[in-house]
Amino acid sequence: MSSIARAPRSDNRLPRLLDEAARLFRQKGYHAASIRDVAAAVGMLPGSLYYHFASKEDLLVAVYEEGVRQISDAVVVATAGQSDPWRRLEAGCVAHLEALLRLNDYAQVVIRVLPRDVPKARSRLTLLRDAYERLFTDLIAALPLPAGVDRRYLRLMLLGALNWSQNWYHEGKDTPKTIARRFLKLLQVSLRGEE
Amino acid sequence: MSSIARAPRSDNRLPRLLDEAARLFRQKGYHAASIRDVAAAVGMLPGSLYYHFASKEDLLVAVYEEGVRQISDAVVVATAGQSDPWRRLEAGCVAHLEALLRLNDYAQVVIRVLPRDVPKARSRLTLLRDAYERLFTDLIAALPLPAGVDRRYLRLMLLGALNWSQNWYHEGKDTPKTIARRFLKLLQVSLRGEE
Amino acid sequence: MSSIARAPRSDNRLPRLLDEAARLFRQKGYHAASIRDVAAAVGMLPGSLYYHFASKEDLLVAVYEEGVRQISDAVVVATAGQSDPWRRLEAGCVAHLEALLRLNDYAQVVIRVLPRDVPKARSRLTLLRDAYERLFTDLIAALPLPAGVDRRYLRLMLLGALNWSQNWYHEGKDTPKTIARRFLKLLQVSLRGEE
Amino acid sequence: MSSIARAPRSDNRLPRLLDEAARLFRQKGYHAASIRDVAAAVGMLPGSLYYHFASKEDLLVAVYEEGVRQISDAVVVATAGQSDPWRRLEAGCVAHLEALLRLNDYAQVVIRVLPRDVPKARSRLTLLRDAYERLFTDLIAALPLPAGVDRRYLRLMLLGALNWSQNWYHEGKDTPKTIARRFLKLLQVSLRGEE
DNA sequence: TATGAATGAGGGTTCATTCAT
DNA sequence: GATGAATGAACCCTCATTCAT
Repeated sequence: MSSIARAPRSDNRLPRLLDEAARLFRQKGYHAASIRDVAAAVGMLPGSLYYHFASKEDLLVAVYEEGVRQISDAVVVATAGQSDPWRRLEAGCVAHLEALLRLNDYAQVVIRVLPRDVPKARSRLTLLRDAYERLFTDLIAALPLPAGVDRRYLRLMLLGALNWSQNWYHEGKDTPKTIARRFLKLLQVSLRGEE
Repeated sequence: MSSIARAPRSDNRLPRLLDEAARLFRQKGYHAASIRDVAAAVGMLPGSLYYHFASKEDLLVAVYEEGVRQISDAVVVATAGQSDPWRRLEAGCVAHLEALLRLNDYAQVVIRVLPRDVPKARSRLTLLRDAYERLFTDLIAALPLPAGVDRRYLRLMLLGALNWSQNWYHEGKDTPKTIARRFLKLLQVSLRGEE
Repeated sequence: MSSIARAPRSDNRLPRLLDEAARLFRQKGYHAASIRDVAAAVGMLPGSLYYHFASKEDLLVAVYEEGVRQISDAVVVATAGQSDPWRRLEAGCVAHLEALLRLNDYAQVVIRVLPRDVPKARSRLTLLRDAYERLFTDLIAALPLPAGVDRRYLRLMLLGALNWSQNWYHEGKDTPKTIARRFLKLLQVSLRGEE
Repeated sequence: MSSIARAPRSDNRLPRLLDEAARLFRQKGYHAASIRDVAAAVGMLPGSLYYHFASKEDLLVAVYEEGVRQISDAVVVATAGQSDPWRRLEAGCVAHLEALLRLNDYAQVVIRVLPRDVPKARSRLTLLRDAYERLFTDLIAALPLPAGVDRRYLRLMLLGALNWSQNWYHEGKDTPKTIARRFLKLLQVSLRGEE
C-alpha cells in the first residue's frame, strides 16, 4: 500500500540545455551562438552536448519545434476564448506578438532565425513554420470578408508585418498587444477616403 | 590649354570587390559569407582585402551604404513620375520590392542582413536603414488619410510586410509588382463589411 | 541421472559483438572503426561495450585471437589432407589466402591491422601473428630443399607476398587459389635460364 | 656586372613542414599523427598549416608524391649503373628496400600508409603507387625468362615480399641489401630438386 | 548485462586579421 | 595595391572511456 516514492525523474539537464540554447539563439542568433556558449551556460562540456543532439542544426530544430509548440499553444489558448472571427484573429495576433517580442525565447527563435540562414536545417525549419502559420490560415479563413479579397495575401501581409516588428520593437514604448491591434485596425478600416 | 588627360579611373578592383561582397552577403548571409569567399570571388587573397576595408563589418557597411543608395534612387526615380499620393506610394513600394526580391544584390543585403546579427556594425546599419525608411515616411505623410490613422504604424506595417516577403517569395509566382499592389490594396479597402 | 539441463549458452551478445568488430576493423581499419560504430552495429550503447572489453585494444586483441584461431584451423584442416610436403605447403597457402581475401573477417583483420599501428597492443598482436606463422615455419621445414636455401627467408618471402595481396586483390580476377599457386610456382621453378 | 645579391628564397617553412609530416606519418601512421603534431614539430600553429595544404589528406598526398619521386630517383639511379637485366633488377630491389627500411621517411610513408586506410585520398595514392611500380614492370619486362612465366605475378610477388618486410625488419640483423638479394635468389634458383 | 549521461582530451578545420615585403 | 605567410582564437564535432543506477 505504502509505495516507495520513486526517485523523481532523473535530474535531466536536457530541458535546461534547450532553455539555454533557446536563450542564446534568441540573443545572438544562430551563427553567433556557439555550441560552447550553450554548453557553458548549462555547465556542460561542449562535447557532452552531443549526447543529446547530433549536430548544432539538430539542436536548433529541437528549439524550433518547442518554439512552434509553445507559440501554437499560446495562439490556440488565446483564440479559444473568442467566438467572433475578428476577435479570434485579434487574440491570435496578440498572442503571437507577445510571444515574439517579450515572453518566449523559444518562440522568438522561430522568427529570429531564418531558415535560409541555416541551409542544412532549412527544409525542416520551413516545415515547422508552415505548420504554425496554418493556424492563421484558419483564423483568416473564418473571417467574413468582402468579395475579391485574397486571403493568402492577407495572411502574408499580417504575419509579415508582425514578424518584422522584431526588428524595430523596443520594450517600453507600445506593447505587443497595442501593436497587434493597430495593425489589424489598419486592415479593417479603409484608408481611402472615397469609401 | 589642352592638358594631358590623366586616366581618371585606375583599373582598381574595389567596385568588383563590393559587387562580389554584395552577391555573397545576399546569397549566404553575413556570417556564412567569409572574407575568403569574397576575396576568392574577386581573385584576391584574403589579406589583400584589408587594403580596402579595415574589417569585415566595414565591408558590410560599405555594401549597405551602396544598397541604400541604390534602392533610394530606385524609389525616388519611380515616384518622381507620379503626382497622386497613393500612386506615388504604390510606385515606391513596387520599386522597393523589385529591388528587394529580384534586381539588386546591394538592396537585398540591406533587408537580408539584420543589424542585430552584426553587433559591431549595428548602429551604423540601423542609421542607414532609418535614413532610407524616411522616404516612406514622406510618402505616407503625403497621403490623405482618415483622421485617427497612425501614419507611423502604417509605415511599419507596410514596410514590414514588404520586407518579410524575402522569406516566402519564390521567383515564378506573383511578381514583386503584384505583391506590392495587393498589399496596398488590402490597406486601402475596408476588410470589415459594415464600414 | 537426469540433471536439470542448464541453458548452457545465455543469449549473450558477445559473439555478435566480436563479429561486428571484426567486420568493421576489416572494413575500415582499426583507427577508422570507432567503438561507437561497433556498438551501434550490435545495437548496444558505446559504454555497454566496456562490460565485455576493458579497452578498444582489448577488443582488437580478442578479434585477432579469434582470427588467428580460425585461420590456423583452416590451414591445419587444409594441410591435413595432404602428405607431400610441397602439396601440404600449397594447401596451406591456398587456405591462408582464401581466408585473407574472401572468406573471413577475423582472419582479414589479422593481416589488415598492423601491430605497429596500435602501439598499446603491439606486442600482443605480434605474438599472435608469430604463433600463426609457426605453422608455415613447420610446413617449410618439411620441404626437401636444395642445400643453402634459407628457409626463414623463404617463409618471409612467401608470406609477405601473400599478405601483401590484400593491397591489390580485387574480387573477380584471379581467385585466391590461383594466386597462391602462381606464387609457389615462381619459387619452385628456376627463373634463371642456365639452370 | 656586380649584381645585387637577391634575397635568398624566403625562408620558407614548407619544406620543413613536409619533412616533419613525412617523419610523423612514417613514425605513427596516418591516423595517429595529428595535424597538431605536425604543426608543433615545425613550430607552427595547427591552423597555419592550412595555408599550405587544404586538408590532412592533401598533406599526405604531397608527402606521397615526394616519396614516390625520391624512391623512383633512387631506383633509377641505382639501375642506371647496370646493364645485365638481373643485375638491374637486383639494384632496383636493393634501392627500393634501402629507402623503405632505413633511409627515407618519404619513401617509407608510401609503403606504410595504405591507400585503403585513407578513403578520401585513396585513388590519388593508388595512382602514385602504380606509377612507381611501373619501374619494376619495366625491369621485369627486360628479364630473359623461361616461357610460361607470368611477369605480372613475378612483380606482385617480389614487391609484395619486399614491401611486407617493413612489418618484420629490425635494424641490426640483415641489411636491406642482404634481404633484397636473398629474395631474388629464391626466385632465381629452383626450389624443386627434380627440375 | 546493460543504460544514460557525461567527461576530458583532442580531432580536423575555418575564421578574421596582421604585417613584412 | 597586393602578396605570402602566418597568427590566435575559435569552430563543430568525435573519441575512448567512466560510472552511478
